[in-house]
Amino acid sequence: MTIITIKKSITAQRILDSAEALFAESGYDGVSLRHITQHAGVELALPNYHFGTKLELFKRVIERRSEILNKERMGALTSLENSASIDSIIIAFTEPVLKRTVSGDIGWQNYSRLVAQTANSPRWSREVMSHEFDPVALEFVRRTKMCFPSAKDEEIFWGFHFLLGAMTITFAQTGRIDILSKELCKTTDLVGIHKRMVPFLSAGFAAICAS
Amino acid sequence: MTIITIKKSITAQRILDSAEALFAESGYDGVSLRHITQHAGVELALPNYHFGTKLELFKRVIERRSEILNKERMGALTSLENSASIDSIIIAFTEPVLKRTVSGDIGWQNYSRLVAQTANSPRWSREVMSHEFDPVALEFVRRTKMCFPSAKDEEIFWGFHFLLGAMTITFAQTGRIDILSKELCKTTDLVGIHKRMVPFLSAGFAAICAS
DNA sequence: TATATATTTGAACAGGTGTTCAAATATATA
DNA sequence: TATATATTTGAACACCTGTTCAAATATATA
Repeated sequence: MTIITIKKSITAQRILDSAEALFAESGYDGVSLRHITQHAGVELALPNYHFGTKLELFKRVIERRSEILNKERMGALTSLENSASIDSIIIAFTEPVLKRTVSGDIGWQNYSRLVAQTANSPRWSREVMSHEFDPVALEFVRRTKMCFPSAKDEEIFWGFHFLLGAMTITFAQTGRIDILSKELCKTTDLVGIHKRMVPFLSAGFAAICAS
Repeated sequence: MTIITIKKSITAQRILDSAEALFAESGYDGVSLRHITQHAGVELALPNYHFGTKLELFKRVIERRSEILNKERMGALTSLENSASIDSIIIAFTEPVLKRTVSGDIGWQNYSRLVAQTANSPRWSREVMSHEFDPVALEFVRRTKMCFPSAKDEEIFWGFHFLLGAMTITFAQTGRIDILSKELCKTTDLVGIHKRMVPFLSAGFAAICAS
């Protein structure tokens, strides 16, 4: 019983890992099932056997790690004190993805890059991203409201929108800012970025949410 | 002479317009030349005649409007007074794209969405986006440095990075925030967004750049 | 009107696409 | 060991892909 589970997950996970890496690099339409199976070293028909269609495989790639991420984010947000600062709320939201991407795990790095470009695609942002990430996003908004009791909901949602943009472009790790800054800034220095991102976003929230 | 120029640009522009709309919806690999030519109502071989390969067509789509945008942005930035506030610098950078996207011109709306998803794609962000937009980005950084003379260059580049993320997700107009906020926020309400985005980002810059 | 140039047409090319399926093999259960 | 189930194989399916090109047509120049 355990053996077949392990055996099955070996092939299935190899496919998921390869799909994740290649989708992150070239997007859904830029990758074929033949690219994926060749990269994973398995037969062409196996993705269909384990996951169904290419679209179902793509969705499974996204949700595999979002389950882990959301569980931890939700836990961090709900265990905050009622008087939690906006800084700590932002950190509770960003820390789970930050620490995994920083850890050097290539799988999480690919996943972050994949989510980043998926979030800004009209084709996927509503169908896939909303479905995966909206519950925890609403919890973020709820906690932020407790920070700024006099702020209108509208302002907090827009604040979250800007936060999401900054986060997205950061974890996309495109390396563009490296070139622009003549290597003064490093896309891979996520800890250094986080140290600036939290105060930047906190001040932004305060500016539009304080009465 | 004028007649052939007009005649040529009619077909060429129809191809560019269709390519722009379809690339914005589904990305470079999600669109075929047959989709584009069918949408434009022209023969399959014509994109090759007017622009060369599919890749060259894509680059031409991006640069067609970036030329206009950059000229205006550069003008707005360089004509600022030396004592210009961070608010006015941000506005100088964002206004040219804002006003065109808001105007209702479907071409500019498609272009904004296309640029948004191109910016977060590893495949395009360095090769295409850097080439098109870095000169004006450096001018933005130069002006911002005059606002915060004691700030390190690094901080200003990171501020620009966060600004770019917020701008990108905004002009992507994916509609995700509409669903999340139960239609309290409208992706299409760019003027309302801009009213929040400028103070949000200004406060963010001040937070990390003030000594 | 005759000539040169610009543009459009329609078809073809070699190769890649997601998906399917019966047959073969491996693994688990009894 | 014999039987049932899970997985893998290798080939085939109909269709879509970017690119090319000689021939036809339209337009500009003299």
